[in-house]
Amino acid sequence: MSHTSTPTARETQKARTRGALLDAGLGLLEHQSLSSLGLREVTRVVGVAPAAFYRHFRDMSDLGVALVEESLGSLHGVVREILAGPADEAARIERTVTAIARYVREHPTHIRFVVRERHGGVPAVRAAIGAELDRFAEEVADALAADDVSAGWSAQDIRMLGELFVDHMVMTASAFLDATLGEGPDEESVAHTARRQLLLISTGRRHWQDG
Amino acid sequence: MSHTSTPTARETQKARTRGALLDAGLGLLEHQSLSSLGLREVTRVVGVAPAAFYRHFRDMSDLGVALVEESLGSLHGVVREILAGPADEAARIERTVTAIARYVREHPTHIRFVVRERHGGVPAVRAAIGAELDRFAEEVADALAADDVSAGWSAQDIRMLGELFVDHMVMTASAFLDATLGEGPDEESVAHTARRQLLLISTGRRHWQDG
DNA sequence: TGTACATCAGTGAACGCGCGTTCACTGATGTAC
DNA sequence: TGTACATCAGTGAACGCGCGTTCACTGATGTAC
Repeated sequence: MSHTSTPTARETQKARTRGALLDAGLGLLEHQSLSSLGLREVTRVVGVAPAAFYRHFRDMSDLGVALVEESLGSLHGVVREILAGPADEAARIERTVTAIARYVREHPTHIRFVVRERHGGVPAVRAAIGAELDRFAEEVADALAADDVSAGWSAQDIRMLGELFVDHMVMTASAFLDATLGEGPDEESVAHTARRQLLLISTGRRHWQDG
Repeated sequence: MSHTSTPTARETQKARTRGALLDAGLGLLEHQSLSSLGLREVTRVVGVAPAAFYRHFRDMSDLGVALVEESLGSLHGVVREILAGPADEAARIERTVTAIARYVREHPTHIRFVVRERHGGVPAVRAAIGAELDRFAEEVADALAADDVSAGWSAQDIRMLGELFVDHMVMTASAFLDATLGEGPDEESVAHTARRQLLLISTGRRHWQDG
């Protein structure tokens, strides 16, 4: 079976075209949203006939869902990287800000897509992003549960904390992206604000029992 | 001058049509984003000829900016209401969650529009929303600066705190909206999570100096 | 290795459709005297 | 109050255009023997 061993030349070529469609789509989404992106626009950039699109995706919403997997796959790496290092508060804050900054520098189109379509007009894409970010929140919550400061916390509160961190992460990535493009404050400001906000949340966490 | 005294019948009628176009647009934006909303769609709902649109707006982006003013005008009222009451921490948290819940119940289309277009594909609209939310953050920061717990805080950190609260407010409103539509957790869960998150941030704020 | 047949990614032409924009117009409303 | 003229919100027809989708096709690649 070619599907489980070495791909045939035909399969390789098909995958290449599919990848080109995804890349073209992501590129075009830098200045518009998915619901206004046209099938012909995408095929024109790739250099294939419009009808070729249907060999790879049912419609633009289908391509969008594939882009979610690609984009959040790369962000997932960032999450794992942040959680993997030492759990020391200050180190984790620094690692978070650094990793997000690098992620935005390396994958600006990914984060742009996610932020834009997270509340966008295409239901299937919105659902896919929401589900994946939920999984991130749980992963973060699981890691935080292991910290000493989490003693005495309810599972629900730890989960809430995970959501807060994930939301903050997406927000910060979006702010870094705006900075890159000259909109809003510069990168150093964004990094500074993000660090202070994470410190504020961490401080709240440390004193939670008193609340 | 009719523009500074009683409006003429003609002006009244024009304003009525303009309002109908805005209402129709907002209604249609419940299930799509601005960049894919058509001029003819809007005029069809209102029951006027497509060309009539140009008597009121240059294009859809122009209508979008008008919708930002309308939508964030109503949210501004919520911000003022929250800041106006007693500055006591617990009371303010409760007031915040209650006011946001009511706002979403009364203006679901407003918050949906703001959340969707905040990072959407129409630059002028994105800029208008960003500028207005910045103003909210400053207003909140000014109010927080007056609290006892803000003694010793830098202006920059207070500003950061204002942004955090405004972002949290928008996020919570969006979560309430999803709850209304049966997506994600129910209203009581959203309210509970929002309260705990605000408590966490407030706790961090109370112990800031230790950080 | 060679041959005959099957597969299927990509083609290119065609289609009907709804779009945004223009234009000269109409007729109700407003204004000047 | 009445008349003559100006204004202008909304009309409706027309336009050229690019869209998504369909279809029978081609020809390179894969498979069976």
